[in-house]
Amino acid sequence: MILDSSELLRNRGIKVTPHKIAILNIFKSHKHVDAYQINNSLKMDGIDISIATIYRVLGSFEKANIIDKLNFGNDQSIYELKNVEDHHDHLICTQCGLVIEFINSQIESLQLKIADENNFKVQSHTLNIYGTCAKCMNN
Amino acid sequence: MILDSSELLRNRGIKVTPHKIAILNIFKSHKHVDAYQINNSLKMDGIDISIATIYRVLGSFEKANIIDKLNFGNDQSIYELKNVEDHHDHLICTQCGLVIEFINSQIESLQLKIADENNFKVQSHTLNIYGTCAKCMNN
DNA sequence: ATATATGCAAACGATTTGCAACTCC
DNA sequence: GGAGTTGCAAATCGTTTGCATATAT
Repeated sequence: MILDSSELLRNRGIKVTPHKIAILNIFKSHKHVDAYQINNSLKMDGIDISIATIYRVLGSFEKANIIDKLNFGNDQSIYELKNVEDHHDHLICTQCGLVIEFINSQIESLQLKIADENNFKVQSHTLNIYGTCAKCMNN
Repeated sequence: MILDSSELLRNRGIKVTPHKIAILNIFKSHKHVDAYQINNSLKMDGIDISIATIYRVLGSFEKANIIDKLNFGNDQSIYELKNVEDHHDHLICTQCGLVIEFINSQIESLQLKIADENNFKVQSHTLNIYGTCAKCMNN
């Protein structure tokens, strides 16, 4: 069952506004974005939301478990929609910025085993593989 | 064979100065530190190096493959000595900041396999497992 | 002697915040 | 009507840089 954006927000106890819907909808076409990319993308649709508001909204979405904040090895935060069922990791092309998601259950269970051996209770994890994608390899 | 700090720097083509030696020596007692921790730690030893210089030196060490710059999910960079032979990953306690290093060759080879399946040439990777350490679990 | 290193203060980029005006229910 | 939202500008935090001075080889 797919929820529309306002329904999703309401379900998470977030007050619905046009700005928040616009920001949430960005993730339908952009899997991995930073705050300024959201700002620019909305501007191209004639929607101008101040960067302060974008950060505030992203913060509230993150707290409500709607999105995840990621870091791809540089100075800004990247956001992606959170999918409750799967945890995926990322291949990141350091030349063109391409991001490929992957899921690997063997790695997941090895991580749990390692954590267990260290008496460590896992909350989350991030696995980023940096390198060169096929396309950039031919340039 | 263990090199002393000045010898190591000279071997990497870095001009030796007391400041650089002091900063490099920090890593003998601190495995994972940020720039301000280095600054404070040196101050307690009566050595006052401007934060600008610390960043410049860390940058040159990183370029010379002496240290790695890491991110543990927050806004500042963490530095650790680079060990050429092993690549290790990190368990990070989100309560007390404890960092445990681990090496797992199965995960390493799974990563290579995944990259391969995506026609991706791996340069580096980071695997961070966030959670609660044994000590914090009992609090 | 010359290239490099350093400190200081100012500049920077990403993010956050105070405050007054506004909008949703 | 009142709580939550927004824009603006200023503040903040980590990090970098320009420049004049000091130091290593």
